[in-house]
Amino acid sequence: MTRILIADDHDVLRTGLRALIETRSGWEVVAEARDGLEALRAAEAAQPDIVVLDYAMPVMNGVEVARQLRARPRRPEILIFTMHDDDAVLREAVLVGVRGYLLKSDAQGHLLEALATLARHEAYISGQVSGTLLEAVLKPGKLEDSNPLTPRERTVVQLIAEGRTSRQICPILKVGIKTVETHRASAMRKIGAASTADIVRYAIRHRMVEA
Amino acid sequence: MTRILIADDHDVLRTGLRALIETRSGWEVVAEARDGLEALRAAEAAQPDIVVLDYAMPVMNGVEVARQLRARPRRPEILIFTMHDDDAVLREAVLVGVRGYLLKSDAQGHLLEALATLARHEAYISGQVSGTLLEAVLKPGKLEDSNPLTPRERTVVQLIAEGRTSRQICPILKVGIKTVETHRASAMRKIGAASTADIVRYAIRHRMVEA
DNA sequence: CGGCGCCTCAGGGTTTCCCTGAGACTAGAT
DNA sequence: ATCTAGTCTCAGGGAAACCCTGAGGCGCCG
Repeated sequence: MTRILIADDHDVLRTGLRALIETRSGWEVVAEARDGLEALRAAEAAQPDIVVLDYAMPVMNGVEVARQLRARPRRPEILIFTMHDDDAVLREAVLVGVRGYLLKSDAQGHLLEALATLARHEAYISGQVSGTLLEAVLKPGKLEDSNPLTPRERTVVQLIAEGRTSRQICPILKVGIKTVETHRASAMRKIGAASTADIVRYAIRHRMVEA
Repeated sequence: MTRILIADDHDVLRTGLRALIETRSGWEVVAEARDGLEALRAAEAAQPDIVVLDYAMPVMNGVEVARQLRARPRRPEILIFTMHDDDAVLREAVLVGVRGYLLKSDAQGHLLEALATLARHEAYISGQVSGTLLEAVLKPGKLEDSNPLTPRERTVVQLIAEGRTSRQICPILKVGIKTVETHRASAMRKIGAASTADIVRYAIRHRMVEA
């Protein structure tokens, strides 16, 4: 039996996950937790093989729990289970040794696959995560930098998020419009943005501008 | 049998809700939807008595769906099902005639109670909501809908804020790209937006999407 | 019935996007 | 001292998006 711990603050979601997992034999949900601290204690008591951690939990977020679990003698595999396709969270998670990353929107289809992969101690990353980011995250050892943008790129991103076009930005920075466009494009590549709207949401999430 | 429609973009959560509801006899989940537009179509086809709407759905948020359902001949009771205790959302919901408001953290304990209350056509509001707002909201005053956009414009704005271009939006709404561009332009004029970024910030401020 | 608002779409000029490539400058490593 | 890596700067150019104007159809309401 593969022993699983589920940590999520929403009862209904835990119920759904448990139901999904227990459709297969060989899998057993041995404990549940509704916040980060509970998850740590439950992991201590139940010694699960795999821990499914919601990212946005009260008290302690999923990645923080993962960080603490890392130090334990019998370290379980960890699946971070999150609402948003957020590169910063994925980055952070990979940095603390998490091998599983699943979007909630992807759960029904791929949870069992993810768990099976983790049971073999292989990495599972949700398919909907932007490919460029994944490459950037899985390949280079340059992960310490949680903010992937250069200073200039950050400035441009912020100006874009404030509602300015490249043509309006270039006189502010006293550079050519092509320069602004390059910074914009490379920033988009790094943060996995495919549109101006993605840039704006990124900037708001990172408190570079207010909504 | 009381017929229920569940709309939420997370499969696992729908599974959990369905499992919870079907523990009781007399309740039947007749349809599911994973975004706002699907919810509208499913409501048309399945004619449910109660519609459970996640607030933060793609394409069209829960309150927006409620607004459109209001105009239907056989209008179902609506339960808005949301993550956050947000006065603005509740206010908006009540304004469009929603009588049920349940926090996700409260679901396991009170979902059935909420559904039963709605089945009697009475209002159910989750416990943690501030009383003053409730009062202000439950007695019909001059709480006006301050949102100047038409339903179609709101949908387009949300889709834009989710990162989609006009070309990607038009097949979703099954209209020509010129139509989408017109809605986009008139929405921008109404809300005073001069760029895509302004649209996105507007959408986030009005909780049409999350950052 | 006659407006009025909403949804739908076309034409078309302008702008922006976004990819590729490339030179210069700095800093750190070999 | 040379090399490497990263950043900032900019150009060209095709594709796409933007945004304005105009306009027909539909439902609703006075």
